[in-house]
Amino acid sequence: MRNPQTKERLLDAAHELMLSKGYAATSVEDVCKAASLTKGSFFHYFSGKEELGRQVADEFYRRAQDGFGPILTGIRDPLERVHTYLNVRESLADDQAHLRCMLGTFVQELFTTHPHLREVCASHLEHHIEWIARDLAEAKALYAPGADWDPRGVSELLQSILQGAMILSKATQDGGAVRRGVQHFRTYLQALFKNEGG
Amino acid sequence: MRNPQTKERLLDAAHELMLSKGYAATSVEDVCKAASLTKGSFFHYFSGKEELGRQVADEFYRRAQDGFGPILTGIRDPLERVHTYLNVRESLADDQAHLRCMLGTFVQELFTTHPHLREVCASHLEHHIEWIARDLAEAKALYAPGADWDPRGVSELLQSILQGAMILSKATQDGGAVRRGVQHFRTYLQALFKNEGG
DNA sequence: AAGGTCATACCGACCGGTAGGTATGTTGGC
DNA sequence: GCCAACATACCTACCGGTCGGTATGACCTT
Repeated sequence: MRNPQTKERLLDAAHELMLSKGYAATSVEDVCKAASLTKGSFFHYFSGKEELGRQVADEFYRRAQDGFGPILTGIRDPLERVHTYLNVRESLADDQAHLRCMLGTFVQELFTTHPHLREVCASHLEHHIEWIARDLAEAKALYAPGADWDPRGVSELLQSILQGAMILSKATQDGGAVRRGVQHFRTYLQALFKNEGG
Repeated sequence: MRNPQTKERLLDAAHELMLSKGYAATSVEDVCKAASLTKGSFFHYFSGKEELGRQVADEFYRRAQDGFGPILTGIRDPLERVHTYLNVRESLADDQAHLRCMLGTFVQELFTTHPHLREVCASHLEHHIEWIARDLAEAKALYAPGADWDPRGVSELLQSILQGAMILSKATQDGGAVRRGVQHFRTYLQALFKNEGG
């Protein structure tokens, strides 16, 4: 490769554009222009726009995991890991760019027209839910073994809240909904761990 | 008007198509074809695609209110109204068409590219949140006057859950997330009304 | 009541722009 | 000299929107 960063520049540009404008509204020429390249170069690295979308979704998920992973792995207590995750999500609510989820956006926009992309995003979302669910399961085994709630269901609820709150945040153009959503979830968690009955 | 239903046929077709495919992926020719009309006719009734989008959003909200309103107005107890709302949302989770919200979809897809549509949808969402918030406020005054939670915040949480769960439902192509989300919210509500401290 | 007039409802060909994608280079390193 | 890494020009399809036209019914006139 003459320039090993070329493809990454394209991916970066696409990542940013698609996160803010969505998939359909982002043209490959926009991407090329933002990366200071031309279409010839683009189609050298990507077979087409859909392929780009797939890699952008993958990249988004990779970055998310790379962002959260290191912060949480150092923490011994599973419940504290969950709360740290919540704190991070809450603090990220100040940043416009972090009020958007590529996976949710793609699913919303493309679940009918691009079934393959839907599947990719669904798989990443599921992985993320499972990931938090493991900590919740551990925490439950430790602190509320008798309770009758399902860790995976609670993790799913958290993602629902986050996804929905990001939509509301897009609508009102401030991150308040996300912060309040996280706060409510914290309260709910407290209740789940307080009384064994769930 | 020679045929008083012409415009409604266009609106109906657009409503259905945009709910399933989104705004960008729905062309006005698609709409015309679905309504068995031609573009000439379309542009006789609508100044353009964005205008159509606005009216579709309005229509969606109107239908939603027309759907929920009559069911709830007959109920005296405010907390029972909220629970009935939850029951309806839960039962609607079986129907594919009701697992989608035009407002959330539009906001997600168009908040950058079509600020005006974003504003319209944001306003409708806000109205809906306010609407449930009033019942929650009444219920709180009745059953948990000392609690320190904010009815509007709880109503917002509910919409976050619903919006987010609809995204997850689109991803997994079944309504389970919505049902489970509603169930969790019910449990949370119970906690909010049980102990005064919130 | 017959005939003329006019606005409204609707049609369908067409236009300009843009999108995704291709074909054909050109350049530079191993 | 060959192949990867880019650039340029172009093709085709489609999309939003326009425009000239037609048909139909209401209303007016005599």
